[in-house]
Amino acid sequence: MRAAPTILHLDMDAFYASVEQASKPSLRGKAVIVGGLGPRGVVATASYEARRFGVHSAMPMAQARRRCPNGAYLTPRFRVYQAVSERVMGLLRALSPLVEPLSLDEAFVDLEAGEVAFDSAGARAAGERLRADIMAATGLSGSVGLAGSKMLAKVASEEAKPAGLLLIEPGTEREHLAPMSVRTLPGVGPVTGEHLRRAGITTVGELAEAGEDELIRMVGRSHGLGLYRMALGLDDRPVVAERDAKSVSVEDTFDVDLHDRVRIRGEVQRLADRCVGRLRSSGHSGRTIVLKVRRYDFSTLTRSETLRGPTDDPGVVREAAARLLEGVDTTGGVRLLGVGVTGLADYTQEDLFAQAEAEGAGDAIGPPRDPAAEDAEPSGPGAVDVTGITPGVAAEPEGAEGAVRGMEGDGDAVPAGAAGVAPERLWPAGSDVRHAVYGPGWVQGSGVGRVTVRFERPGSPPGRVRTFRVDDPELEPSDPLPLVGGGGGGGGA
DNA sequence: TCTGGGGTCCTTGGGCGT
DNA sequence: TCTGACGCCCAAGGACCC
Repeated sequence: MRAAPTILHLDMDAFYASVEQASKPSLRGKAVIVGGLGPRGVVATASYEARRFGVHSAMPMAQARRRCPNGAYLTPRFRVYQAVSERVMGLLRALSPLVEPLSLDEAFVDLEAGEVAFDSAGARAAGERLRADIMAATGLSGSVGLAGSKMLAKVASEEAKPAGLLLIEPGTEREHLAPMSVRTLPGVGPVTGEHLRRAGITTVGELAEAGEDELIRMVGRSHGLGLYRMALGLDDRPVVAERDAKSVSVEDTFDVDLHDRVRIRGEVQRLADRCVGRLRSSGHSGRTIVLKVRRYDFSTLTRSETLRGPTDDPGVVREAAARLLEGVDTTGGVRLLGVGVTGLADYTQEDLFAQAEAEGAGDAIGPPRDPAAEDAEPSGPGAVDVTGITPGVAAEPEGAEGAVRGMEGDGDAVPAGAAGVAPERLWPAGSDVRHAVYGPGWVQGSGVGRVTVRFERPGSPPGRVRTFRVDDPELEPSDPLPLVGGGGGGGGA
């Protein structure tokens, strides 16, 4: 805990949904929900307009649709969010060398290390400037929390939402926190929250009064100590710029439970390959292979195997995953499969041998890993793919016009992702397209052989909607456009 | 009503070498 | 040779976060 509130926490407001509203003028001021659109999808982000209907993150998509039937439902476009995020992180790094990203839309900044603020006035000025710079560069709003520790800066930005700034003066931490719900504290989720509630503890003040020993007794030593310190406003964790990844994993939830053992084996192999693709592109190898299985009843089990040395060989990971699967009973069906690798190392065992040999020959430098070859393979059913093109997710007509409905049908829409159907072009809701005549636009919905496109761009007024056949040769997927001006506001990645 | 994907960290319990 | 304490590694599960 430091004497001046010079730790800044930035939290972009409803990030994915805000990016979509900035990209698509017709959605501004409307309820926008971004997430998986498949039958088992959940909400990733809801715009503030959608939140008024009770829609929130992690809510099953089906429930969101019931609460907000007229919202715009879009699949995530991670490449765009990534590009916008990089722009924002660049602004943070201009403030200080000590920037700790927590996710695409959140980060801590140590303002003192950047010598931009040493007291409350300086910190507040830096925070306001940052918010203005982010708005100018991306057209998006972020909320800023300032305090003498990471935990309090995060609490402050949460309180400042949306589009605000809050500074907690050192010395006022305990009184500030006391009336707040224990759920405000990072690390207190539904389970711990309920645990504490049953013990009569609902506020941070009550947590502090309970005392260290009592909390340790209730939730265990590590967690109890941490909770007590947080309740007192104590947190001396530094802002850490570089964090090494500890594991890499991929998983798919299937639209329908898998029963066929052969199919399950095949999916595990596919996941193993994708996982290795990720592992390699991050420049890592790993020693422990983990198989994750979520069964029909949502019970989840993991099986792991530790190898003699680290590997990034797809064959080795595939075989290990297959061995682990053999020990798992899948009768009844599985809804999710995952493959992960932990115990990461920078080099494989083979590299070490190669390095030893090279050193013997007078070359002391180990071979660099090839950072290329991110998994280009399409994701499985229900998976969200970074390209935004999501096989297996049926995009459907959305929005007020419902332009697709009422047209003569081509029979029922083919169930997306069904095995053995002729490859039909898929138009995920929200994805970017370009028409030879009408220019750039985005998919508002598709189905019954038709795709509805709204032609507008970030700087334009709300555009018009037109409907085409899904196989219209003049219509094709395209790269996203920059959010602000022509200059790299975030598109184009 | 039905629960994503990618992570981190902690706890518990067993095996094993010293 | 047997036994207990200790520390470490590994496996599995669970809570939590965005």
